[in-house]
Amino acid sequence: MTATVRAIARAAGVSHTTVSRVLNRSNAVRKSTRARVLAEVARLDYTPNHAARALATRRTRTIGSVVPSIDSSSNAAWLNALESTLERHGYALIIATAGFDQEVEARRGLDLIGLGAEALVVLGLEHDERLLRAARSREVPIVCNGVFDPDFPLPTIGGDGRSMGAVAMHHLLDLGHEHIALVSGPLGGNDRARMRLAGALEAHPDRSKLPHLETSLSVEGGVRAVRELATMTPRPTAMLCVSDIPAMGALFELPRQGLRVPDDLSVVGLDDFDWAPHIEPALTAVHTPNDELGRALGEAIVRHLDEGNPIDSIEVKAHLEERSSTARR
Amino acid sequence: MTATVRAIARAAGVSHTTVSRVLNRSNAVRKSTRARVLAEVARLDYTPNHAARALATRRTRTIGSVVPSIDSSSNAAWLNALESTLERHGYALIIATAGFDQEVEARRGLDLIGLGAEALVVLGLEHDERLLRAARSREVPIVCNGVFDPDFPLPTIGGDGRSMGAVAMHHLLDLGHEHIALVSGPLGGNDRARMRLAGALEAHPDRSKLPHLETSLSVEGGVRAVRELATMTPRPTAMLCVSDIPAMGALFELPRQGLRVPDDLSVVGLDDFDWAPHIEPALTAVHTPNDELGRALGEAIVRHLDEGNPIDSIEVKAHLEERSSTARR
DNA sequence: ACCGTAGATGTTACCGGTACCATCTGTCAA
DNA sequence: TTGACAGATGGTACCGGTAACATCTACGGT
Repeated sequence: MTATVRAIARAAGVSHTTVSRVLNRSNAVRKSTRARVLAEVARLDYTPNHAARALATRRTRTIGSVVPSIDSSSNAAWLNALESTLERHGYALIIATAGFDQEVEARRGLDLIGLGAEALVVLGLEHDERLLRAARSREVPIVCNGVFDPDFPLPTIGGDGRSMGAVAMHHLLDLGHEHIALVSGPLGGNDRARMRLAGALEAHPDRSKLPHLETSLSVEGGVRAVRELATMTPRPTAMLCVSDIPAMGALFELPRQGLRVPDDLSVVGLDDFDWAPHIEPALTAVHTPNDELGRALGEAIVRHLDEGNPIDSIEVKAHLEERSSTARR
Repeated sequence: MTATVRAIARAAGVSHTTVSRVLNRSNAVRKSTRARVLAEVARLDYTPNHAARALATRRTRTIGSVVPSIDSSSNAAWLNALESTLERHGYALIIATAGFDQEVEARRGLDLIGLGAEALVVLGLEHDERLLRAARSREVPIVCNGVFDPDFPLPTIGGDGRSMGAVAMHHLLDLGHEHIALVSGPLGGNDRARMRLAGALEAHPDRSKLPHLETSLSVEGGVRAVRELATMTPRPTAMLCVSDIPAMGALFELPRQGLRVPDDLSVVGLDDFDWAPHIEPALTAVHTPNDELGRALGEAIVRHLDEGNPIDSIEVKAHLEERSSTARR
């Protein structure tokens, strides 16, 4: 049996309301009374019952997030920053995973709303209508993370995938490359990957020179992509990886296929994970500041819930980190 | 205003108790009544209020976990598996981060208990006494993840760090290495790293031949460790990295220092992340099955909460994956 | 001395579920 | 026909907080 406000009240010889006042820093309590109450709180090892408080205040101070998987460098990074930002403001984060299945995402999002999430963070722009409706009717704001589109009906926070893809492509074009292989993970259910890819495609004057290798979003996927690429004629002179992860695999596998980077083939990635400057050769990549993203996300949500500020779309600028994996053709 | 059981009841012309019965699958409800209630539930878009239910049942169906950071390959992997396992059984996961500060860990753990966590997952064996006391008095089980010690007073689930370190060391000894650099991240607040290191140390007959390089737990840390190692005389003939992460940096930096792997220097890692078989040269590593670990963890907790089974310590066996980064001296 | 008022504290109701017990109805055996 | 009993449903209290309002006290101004 854990202590309750009423138990504390009895022990301190006051009413349970006074205990509640003390705990909520209301200043309308005499100093001596407050001290007596706090002493009992400590002695009885009291912790407020969150459920009861949530029921009474209609506030859970809980934020929900549905992601395909926690186990992916980019998600883990911003989730981490999001969690610590929220924590600083007294909010907790509940994470649910849904793979790349929109149907599952909707179910898990509804679960989170049922759990009392006061805001929902999801990835990308495409979401099940049922989830959107439920959130709207309950006035639970939904924030789309990892994308930027100020015209979208929901707030979006992130880098604009299209322009990221375009920046990478322009870099390769500037270096004189024409025939460029685009490498991505599975596009189904992943509109962010599709947007990055589209941005790259649109930036090139001739799409017929852009073979697309759809592989798995893993290091091994990059390895497989290179094996496929090695058989192509004419062989592309550059690879644009829509995520850094397969780019890592590519950098490992290219020399094994007798292809030197960047002499025979340039490689550019999107994300710029921490290993990118250290790998051999150092990977040229479009940097996404995931930490900053998680922080901005958390702060926008907190400002909305605590101060009523609307959540505006925020563009987190991505920029090219030019390193040694790309060279003039 | 969202719908409540009483609103449904009024609409369906029954008592709120009957609605509750329908929602909880109690079969003591006439078919026609149940149908009428369910129709109203759907029409009014009803979702149970989790806080109210938690208050009444004294069950939150929520599990808490305190980790140093979500953003680390190994944590993200088991957290991911843990979340999906819990979800399958109708439990939610709340993650809190605490860096490597035991004091912060305790505070965050207490927060989670206050939030109603029915069980707590923490990393390693060393924890603040206040947290342990609070959990004990509230009968919230604590599971120590990433370690195995059947004699420890709390259940532990994971690979035995000492034996992992020992396995890696024996492998190097078997290959004829004597002078071996041990590379780790910061040991403060990280008893798991200390155990792995201790296991390696104990397995070697002569500790004076085991210089210890304490660097940061990052790819860059591995790079720095190699730069330091390159200046040592006599130069070690092998590196044992207590985590794969700095091992990655080491494999990148060694050739830049003119050291060939494994000809001039063997490298072995602990963790065996997904890129290990693909990096050049493929990394010999002691494999920790993080997915399996998260699953086992989740299932043990669920079995305890749902069926009252005690949570026993589980050893998740680690084994050596011998690849190309190690060779006979 | 009296009143108004601010400050401190108490009383009661309510948030939205579930649990327990009471009540009502219909069926079947005696 | 009556009573026992099971099945269906309703009424009320309770979980542990907070909110709104009521009450009591002390003090300052006139």
